[in-house]
Amino acid sequence: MQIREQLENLVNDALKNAIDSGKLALDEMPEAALERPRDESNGDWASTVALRCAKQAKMNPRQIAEIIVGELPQNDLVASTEIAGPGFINLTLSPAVFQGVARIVRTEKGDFGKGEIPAGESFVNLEYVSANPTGPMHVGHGRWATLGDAMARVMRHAGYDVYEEFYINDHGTQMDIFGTSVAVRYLQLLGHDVAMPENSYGGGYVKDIAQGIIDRDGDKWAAVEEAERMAAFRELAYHEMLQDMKDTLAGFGNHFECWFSERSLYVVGPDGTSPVTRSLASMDEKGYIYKKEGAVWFKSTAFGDEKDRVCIKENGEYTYFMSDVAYHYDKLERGFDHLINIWGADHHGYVKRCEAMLEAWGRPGALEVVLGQLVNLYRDGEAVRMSKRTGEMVTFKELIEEVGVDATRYLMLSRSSDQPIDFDIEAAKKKDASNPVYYVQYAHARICSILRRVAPEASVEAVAANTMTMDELSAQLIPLDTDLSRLVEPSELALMRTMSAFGELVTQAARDRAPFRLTHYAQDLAGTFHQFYTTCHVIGEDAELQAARLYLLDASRIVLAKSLDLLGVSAPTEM
RNA sequence: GCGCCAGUGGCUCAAUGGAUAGAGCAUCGGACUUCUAAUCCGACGGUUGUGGGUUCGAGUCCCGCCUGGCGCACCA
Repeated sequence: MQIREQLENLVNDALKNAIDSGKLALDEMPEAALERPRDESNGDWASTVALRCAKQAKMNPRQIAEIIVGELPQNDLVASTEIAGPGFINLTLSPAVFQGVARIVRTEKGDFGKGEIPAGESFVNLEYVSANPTGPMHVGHGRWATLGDAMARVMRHAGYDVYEEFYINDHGTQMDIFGTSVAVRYLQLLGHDVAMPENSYGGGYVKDIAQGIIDRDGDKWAAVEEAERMAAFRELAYHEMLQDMKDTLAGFGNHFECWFSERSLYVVGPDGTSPVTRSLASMDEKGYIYKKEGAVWFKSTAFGDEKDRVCIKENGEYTYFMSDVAYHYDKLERGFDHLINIWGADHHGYVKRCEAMLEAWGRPGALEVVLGQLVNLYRDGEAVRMSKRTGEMVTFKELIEEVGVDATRYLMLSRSSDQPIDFDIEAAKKKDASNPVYYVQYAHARICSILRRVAPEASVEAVAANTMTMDELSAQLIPLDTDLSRLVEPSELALMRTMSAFGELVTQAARDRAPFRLTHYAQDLAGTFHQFYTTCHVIGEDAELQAARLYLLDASRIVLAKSLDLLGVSAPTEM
């Protein structure tokens, strides 16, 4: 049982005793109202129950607190209690409780802090990045790549079954424009006098693709019909861009269960239907589809949208929105309980109509859109323009190459997604105290360094050669049943106290879709460790103390590594 | 005009409605013959944009205003 639950039971028992004995006049049992005080001097846990029920009981909250404390049953959790401020009940736990946490960490290892999600909420489709395959990923996409990946990791640890998906917009006019752009560049490179059309893609990569075609095929495409050339180049360029994105994302550590093609929504199956026709028919059945001015409309205003939306244009073409209708319908058909989309804040105007379609199908709330604010790129304080036209933009791939995966991820995750990020390339490259990712990684490396000191040489070499993991090394060095009763120093207790908060933090970060909280936690834990490191020596202490501290070190290592892992950041064993 | 997001020390950010609003950077002052100084300790720094409201209690919730970002297509 979690510490919180055990404490809740204690407080509840005390309340019950107080009410039964008539010392407290309350109509109903209040909540135990436990929380972790921000300030350590206010104990390990605190209850605000006395403050909350003062009015109903018509008593001074401090008096109520005294009654509750007096009724607390005997237990071996709480070492001392204190009534503070207006009526807080502060509980300080016994060192044994925290020593127990360290023991759990080393027993559960990477599973420490795992949560369980109630059935029916568990199967989640998480769609993110979904960059158009008409150009390389830019830095903004990188934020979604980082956020989505971390969210998936955190949610999985919290007990969700997360299915990561990338939606490929490979259908529609943008693809044709892309094909045309490549075709024009191709002809220009061959010396033809053709101008780029108005809305074309002018980035340098388009020319690179065209040059690639020349290198392979020479001028053979100059002779074929324009439409055929466009179509051929479109497919070629599309696959090149898609592959580029797949490579970039794989190199960044992302993994998608599914790369979903928009085109597949239009493929008619043996039963004569497609996701497009099925989704439209399903809305029609419910009466939310109508015709007006030659177009087919979805009555999204029925669900609070500001205007109805066109599904099929007057000219018979499907809108992009229609694809999304079909896409979300398809997700439901695939059996997901819950759909999460990560979008840039510039798409927020699109949210309502998508929520509306889910409501039309009788699944209100099934779609959750996480809107993230955008990334502003700087170099030494100077804004870096990101324009596809001028070709001046920094692609995400270039950013990773210059800054590195770990620093990029950490910085992208270091603030709430509804906060814009000013990403300074030069600042991100700094390998000093101003870059928190190294602070955390350094704590991990320091621990590993101590463990190596007490390990047999053969094992140290095996770890260096990657034939042995740190977990295996520590299992060899530190017995699970080590006596931990010597761990009572403030910095030792602080370390274990911080570890004890991990599970709840993961649950909350998952619930709030806020993996950035893990960066704060990791920094907090690393800081607590660095403090311990300067206060407490490990090697050379008497045998029992050294053994207990090695145990504590290893538990810290495990939780640090897990925190970094949930962020997708590596935990180096030396730096 | 309407809508969404934000506004917290010089800078970057925290704070399930809880206590004296916390960290880091920067600045200044200390700590390496001892397990990695990419570290630690200390000092300086605040009317949480603004005016009301809700309550035992507001940075947090509600309303107005100010400032900034983004969006308001039969584009994708």
